[in-house]
Formats: sequence, C-alpha cells, structure tokens
Amino acid sequence: MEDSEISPAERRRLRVRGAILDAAEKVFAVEGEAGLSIRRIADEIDYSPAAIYKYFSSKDDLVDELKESFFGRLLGAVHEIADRRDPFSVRARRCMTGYVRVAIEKPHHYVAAFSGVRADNETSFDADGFVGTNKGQAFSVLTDMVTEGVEGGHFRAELDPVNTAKSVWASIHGLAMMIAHLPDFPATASMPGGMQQAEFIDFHSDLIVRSLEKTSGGAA
Amino acid sequence: MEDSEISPAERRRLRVRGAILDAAEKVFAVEGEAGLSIRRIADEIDYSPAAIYKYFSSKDDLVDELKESFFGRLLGAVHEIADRRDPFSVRARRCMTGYVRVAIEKPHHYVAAFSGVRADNETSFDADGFVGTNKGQAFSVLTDMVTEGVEGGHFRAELDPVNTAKSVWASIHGLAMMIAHLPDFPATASMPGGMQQAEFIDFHSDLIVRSLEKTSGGAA
DNA sequence: CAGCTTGAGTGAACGGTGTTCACAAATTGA
DNA sequence: TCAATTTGTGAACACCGTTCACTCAAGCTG
Repeated sequence: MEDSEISPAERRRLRVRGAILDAAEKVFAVEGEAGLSIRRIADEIDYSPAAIYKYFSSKDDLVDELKESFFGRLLGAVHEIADRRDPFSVRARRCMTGYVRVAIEKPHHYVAAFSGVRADNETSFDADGFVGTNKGQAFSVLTDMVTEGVEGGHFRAELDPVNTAKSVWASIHGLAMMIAHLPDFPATASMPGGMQQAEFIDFHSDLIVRSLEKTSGGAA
Repeated sequence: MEDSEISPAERRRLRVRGAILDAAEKVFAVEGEAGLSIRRIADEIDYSPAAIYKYFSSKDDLVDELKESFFGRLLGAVHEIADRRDPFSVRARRCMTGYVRVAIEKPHHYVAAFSGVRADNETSFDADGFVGTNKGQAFSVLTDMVTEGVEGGHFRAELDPVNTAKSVWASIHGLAMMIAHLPDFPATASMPGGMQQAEFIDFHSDLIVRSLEKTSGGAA
C-alpha cells in the first residue's frame, strides 16, 4: 500500500480538521455565516478557540473551504446532468432546473459563495484562477451547452456562446438567489395563479431556453 | 403655513437624525454593511455611540432605513421609465435595463436590500405588508408590464402575468446580483466576444423580452 | 534510555463590535 | 423659577476574530 506515507500523526490531524469542518458545516447550514463563530465551533468540538488557528489561518479561510466544497457538489450535480444521453432540449432544461434545485438545498452556502467574492481578493471574472475554480467550471459547463445548442441547430445561430452562457447563468442565479432569500418566492398562496416551487423552476427554465431557441412561436 | 406644527426641537431632532443617516449612507455606499459600525457613525458626526440609540432602536433599524430609501429610488426610476409614452417593446426593455442600471449604481445597497430579508421577520413573499413595501411595488410594476404585453398582443397569450413577472424579476435580479458581486462580470477581456457592461445589460434584457414575445424566430 | 525538537493545545489578552444603563446636562412647559 | 422631559454621555457587558507566550505530549536522534 502506497498510502502508508501518511503517519498516524497526520491522520489524527486530518481527523481533527475534519471535525472542525463538520461542526462548522452543521452550524453554517442552519444559521448561515452570521451564526458561525470560532468560539462556537471550538465549543462544539471541545477545543479552545485558539486551537482552530492551528488548522485554519483565519475564519475566512475556513468558510471559504465550506463554500468551495459546496460549489463542488453543485458543479458535480450539473455535470452529471449535462453528461446524460437525453435529448438536447430536455438536457438543457435539466441543467438549469438542476442547478437551481441543488443551489437552494443549502441557501446559506449558495448565497455566501457569491457574497464573499468581493472581500477575498480581486476575483475578477476573467482573472487567472477563475477557470480552475469550481465556479469557473460551472460556467464552462453552461458555455459548452450553449455552444452545443448553437452547433446542433437548436439555438439561434447568431448567439455568442460566452455572452449567452453568462446571460443564462445570471437568470438561473437570480432565481436561486430569490428563493434563497425569500424561501417561498414562487409559491404565493395569496396571489392567484401562484405555482409551487418545483413547478416554477421548470417554468423559469423553460422561458430561458425559449429565449435561445430558433422557433419559439406558439402552436400553429 | 400648516407645517408650523413642528417645533424647533423636532426640527433639531430631524436634523441630527438626518446627519446620522447621511453619515451611514456615505460609509455604506463605499464599504458596505461590513464597514459600517455604530461607533464609526458616531465618530463621523461627533456624537457618542450611545446617542444613536436615541434615534434608532438598533443598527438593523438604521440599515433598514438605508435599504428602503434606496429601494424607493430604484422603484422611482423604474416607474419613471414605465410611465413614458414609448412603444411597448422599447419600454419593456428599458424597464429591465433601467432596473439593473440603477441597482448596480449602489451595489452594496442592492445586495443588502435582499440579504437582510431573512433575519428581519418572516417576510414571506405574499405576507401582509409586502404590497406596501417598495419591493412589493417594484414587483407590481413588472406585473403590470407583463399584463399590458399580453393584452396588447405583444406577449404570448398563455403567459400568466404573476408568474411571468416573477420569472422576469428573477432574471434581471440575477444580472444585478452578478454585477454587484463580480463588478466586471460582463466584460471579460480575456474571453473572446466579451461585451461591455451596458451592452451586456441590453443583451440580457433582450433575451428576456424575446422569451415572452409571440414571434421570436429569426429573420426568414 | 536521555535529550531535543516539533507540533498541538491552552488561557489570557487586545482591539473591535452592538447594546444597555445610570447619570449629567440641557431644553421644554407651566 | 421649578419640575419634567428629552438629549447626550461614559462605563460597562457580552460577544467577536485573532495573537502570543506558554505547557505538554509525541516523535525523532544519538
């Protein structure tokens, strides 16, 4: 076995590190970044607050790892959908609905994943290191999909894949954010014609795809 | 003059209150909610931190007032556009581009206006007090526009105004949020075919309107 | 085994936050 | 002028992220 290179000490270290992340994840999922404090994590895992700094250089560092791992899962879900052998039109829709669905499973994660970008570093959209990011990859999945749609003749030929993908991303991002902030955004019981959440996500995705398709004219 | 009901004392009080809000606004616009602290405001206006609590019951209260007043300006701008006598198709597009344009003039305000909703109270989308809110009014402007589009025969007849307006709002909200978080979201110099910001907002709005229109098929 | 080095873990502290509270000062009304 | 109400304050409380000198146990080396 080649993995015997990791010593018991390292294994112990990794276990404690994991415990920190687990505790943080649990609090973060329920109460968001606001409810998460170093002292709280330390309390949860029966360590002193200062101990955490042996494993993470700052709270931001710790939270960034939570965000990245969440975005990794989100990316995985979208990739899994995009790689299926469904007809293009259903695949395209499912990419969007899937994105929103997974994103709002952990609203605090999704919101935080975008909110924190500014303070971090100058995460320009096109800066180096974006393409390698989970976020960057999620974007390239979209770009590929639009490209395929244009080349396959499903989408209008004049659509530039990069800009179109950005627009699509913005639209589904908007819905995800809306639901994350106003949990019952779609289902407004008091308003007539309100939809359930899943139904509305389909509706929204359908509108987006329609805006790209060659022929969107109704029947007849 | 009937406004002589306000005594000099009240006028003084209002002036101090205004000074607090002004100082807060100035800091908030540049550094966002993170950079805003009661002590900082107090410093700026040469008062003690505790004094502020004679005018606002909490920091959240103070910030809420900033957000509401910003959203009021945003609402005013959209209304102003919606009430113009332009042809419907340009008015519809301008509503969206205008919304995004004004929203991203104060990115911190716009982001905060949505972020804080959750903690506040249970601001369900359809709860009482939403229609009276600036946010609620901004939404009804959109609903009216979609209704007009459907009734005027510009939009597909099967579109439900309420759900459609929500979808449209989500899409433009998404772009506004994207730009607020990633300031150079549209203009990716390193990627070929990148657009400038204003150009991209037009592009995005156009896609949205196209998804609603009866005939979106390309030429010929 | 002794001795030394390395790293984990800690308690106390620093500077920061929002907020409260008893108290002083000033302004108002009678 | 005197009482009452309001405005403003300084000190404190409880929290926050973070640092630092310190202890102590584990691991390696001779």
